[in-house]
Amino acid sequence: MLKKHHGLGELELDVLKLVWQTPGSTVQELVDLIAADRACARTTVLTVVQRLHTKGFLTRKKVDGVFRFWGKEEQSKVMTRLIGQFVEKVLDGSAAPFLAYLADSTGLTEAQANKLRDIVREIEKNEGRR
Amino acid sequence: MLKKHHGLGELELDVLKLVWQTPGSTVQELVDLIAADRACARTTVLTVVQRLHTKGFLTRKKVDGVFRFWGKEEQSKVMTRLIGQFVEKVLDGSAAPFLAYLADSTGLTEAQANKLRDIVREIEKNEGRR
DNA sequence: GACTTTTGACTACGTTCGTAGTAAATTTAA
DNA sequence: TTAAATTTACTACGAACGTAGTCAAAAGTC
Repeated sequence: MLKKHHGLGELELDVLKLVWQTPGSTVQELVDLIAADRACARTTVLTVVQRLHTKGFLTRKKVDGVFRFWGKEEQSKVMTRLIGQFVEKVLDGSAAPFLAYLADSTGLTEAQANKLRDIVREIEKNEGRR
Repeated sequence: MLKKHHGLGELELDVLKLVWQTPGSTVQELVDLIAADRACARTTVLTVVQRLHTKGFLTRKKVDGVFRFWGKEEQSKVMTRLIGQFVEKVLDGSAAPFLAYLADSTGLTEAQANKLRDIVREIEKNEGRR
């Protein structure tokens, strides 16, 4: 339920991920891929792809009369930027809330959670003099 | 540059944080507080506060003819939810990229970063059978 | 009590994004 | 080559959010 913290909408991000997964896809291929997850019209995907292209997230090239798309930057780079922006804008640059989240979230062993809690304490000490 | 992934806009989140910082604030007090960071009209803050109230993030009470506002949930609870949504929607449910980012980002000591990297490796092993 | 200031409700506009229709261009098939 | 199908461009609309004006109610002042 969060908004505008990186310039990518939800559908835009989903489509971008698909392009990373399947570089050189055509719009039609992306439509088919996304149809597996959510129902949306072909033109919707097309519009989103065009917007991603306009925003500079995608590169395209016409092959046999049809556009094929590639991510302009590699996924890890974009994701790192998104995470950084999230940490900055939502968490105010502090890692502690995220680690606290991890320590509390399921899927961690007690040992892992304890390790994390230790690190949280250390970090909070450091961030005290931020 | 990210958008809509939690139902809170940037200004909304900023105002919400101020209310957490200064529980029982009036709109005027919030206007003064936010003026330190960004220039925006009184009515802008008012509108955002009203929206936050409508959305159920804020509680209010009229004291001496003036509304005072409190966060409905405690900050850590909301933040945890925001982080969870970010991990879910942006990172596809995997915390590992986030940890990797933190381990690489500045502000951590080498020892802390190493500890984190250890935990990342363990978590990634677990997530392998997701 | 009339005037000024403060406060809050209501309305509105621009932008971004999800959504999608329609039409134009291009490719393919008959 | 002419019709059918595919692909792309253009346009549009609603919701959410940042932004802010107007106006009325309420409180304080002289």
